[in-house]
Amino acid sequence: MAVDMRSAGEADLIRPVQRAVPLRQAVYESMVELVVSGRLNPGEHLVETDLARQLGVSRQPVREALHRLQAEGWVDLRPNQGAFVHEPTDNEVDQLLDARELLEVETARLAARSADAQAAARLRVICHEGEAAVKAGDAEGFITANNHFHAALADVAGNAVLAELAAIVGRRMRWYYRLAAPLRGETSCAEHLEMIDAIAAGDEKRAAKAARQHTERTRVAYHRTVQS
Amino acid sequence: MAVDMRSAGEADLIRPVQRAVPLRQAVYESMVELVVSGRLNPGEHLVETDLARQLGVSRQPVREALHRLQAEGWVDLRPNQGAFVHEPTDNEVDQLLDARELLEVETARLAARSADAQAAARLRVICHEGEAAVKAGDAEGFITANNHFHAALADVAGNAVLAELAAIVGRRMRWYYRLAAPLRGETSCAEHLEMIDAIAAGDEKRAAKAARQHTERTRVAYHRTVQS
DNA sequence: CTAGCGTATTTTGGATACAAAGGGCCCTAG
DNA sequence: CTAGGGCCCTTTGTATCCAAAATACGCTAG
Repeated sequence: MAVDMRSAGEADLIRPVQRAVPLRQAVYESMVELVVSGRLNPGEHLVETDLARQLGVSRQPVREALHRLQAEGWVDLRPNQGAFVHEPTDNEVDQLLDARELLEVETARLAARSADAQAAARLRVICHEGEAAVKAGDAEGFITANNHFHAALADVAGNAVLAELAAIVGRRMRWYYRLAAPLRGETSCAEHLEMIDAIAAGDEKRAAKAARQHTERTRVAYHRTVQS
Repeated sequence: MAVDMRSAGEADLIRPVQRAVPLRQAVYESMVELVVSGRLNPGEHLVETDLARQLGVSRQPVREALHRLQAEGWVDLRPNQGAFVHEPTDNEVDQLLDARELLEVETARLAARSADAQAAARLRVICHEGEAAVKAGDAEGFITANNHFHAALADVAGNAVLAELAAIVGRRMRWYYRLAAPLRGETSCAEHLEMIDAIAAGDEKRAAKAARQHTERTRVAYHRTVQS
């Protein structure tokens, strides 16, 4: 959370202090942070009034943020009962990974089809940002870069719908990423680079295979993590 | 739209007239209807105040409905400018069909894997409902049954994430369905039955092939429709 | 002592009121 | 006549307020 939004609108500089994002956006981000960081426990009942007071805003933006959070699977909204932090299950992460594999393999294939040196270069840059975050021990930064990479990949593939579906899955994965990802940041980046090489070469089969392997290894890493 | 929501809470029977759904749900459904039916034109600017007045509710439920509509791709929400009815493109329908094919084929495969006579029977019932709607010339009923079928299929497959992604794609497809679906209701049902048979037999390959064909024929039908 | 009902409190759902940002229009100056 | 600037109006974003629903607790009767 960190930011106290009450001060966001107050002028301490000459220029008219434009608050770039709407409040509900800030609230949304804060709440994702709260959930992902584990400060809100799964199953916990989120009371709008309390959240509003804690964040220093009215209930209105909180409500809108909660609706968005529901749409993205962070919370479950029960009519007349309010929001409950979503309780992730082992089953769910496997299903997410299945979906991710399906989307990712296809995306990689499409990306390879429209092979483009410039696009590959862009992907490499993002990939290296992830590596840098790993080296700096910045887990959150790595996850961000990771999502960036997958989004950029979808962009290269040129299918906005696939990109969006991948983004939905990706957002939900964040929850689990926090468990497994930090452990394999470096290998993950290496796998991304292999995908990029295949795509740059326009080799659909190799790209698909690399994507499949990448997802599969993520799955293995996750299961190893939760076991221990 | 048809329903005037103001009267929804009034008692005309002895039992306490429970309004089953929240207002925002009703507003959401009305607005989907308005968009799909073409009474709201693509690109049109939706003013919250006007919608609220026309539907006989306050701005609050309208706002929440608009947010949900955005999440589902019906409208585009520009900050500080409000909602605009999404403008569909030919490209987009192809991307949707690509995504649908990907999801549907995998779903059919999974469903076949967990073959189950009871599940197949359930699917057949839904399928026949669709046929009945076609025979009655009820286009909207067919589309509903159609979505029902795909949802049930995803349910049989046992992957809730895939089911949800398929539902997202399905909702967006509704827009285009209205153009193409009525023309091929009967053949569509026949294709569904072929999928069901394959699934009941536990034949993954045949189920996948049937799903692929089904999507492909939908695509052809759509393109034929928009050309003319 | 237990089960069932009724009430009271809590919390959400919806409405209204207010502030701020954006866009369009008119007016003026070059 | 055209380009630039400023004002006004429209529309969204946020806050507060009221009503309705759900749950939890306590009381009473069997």
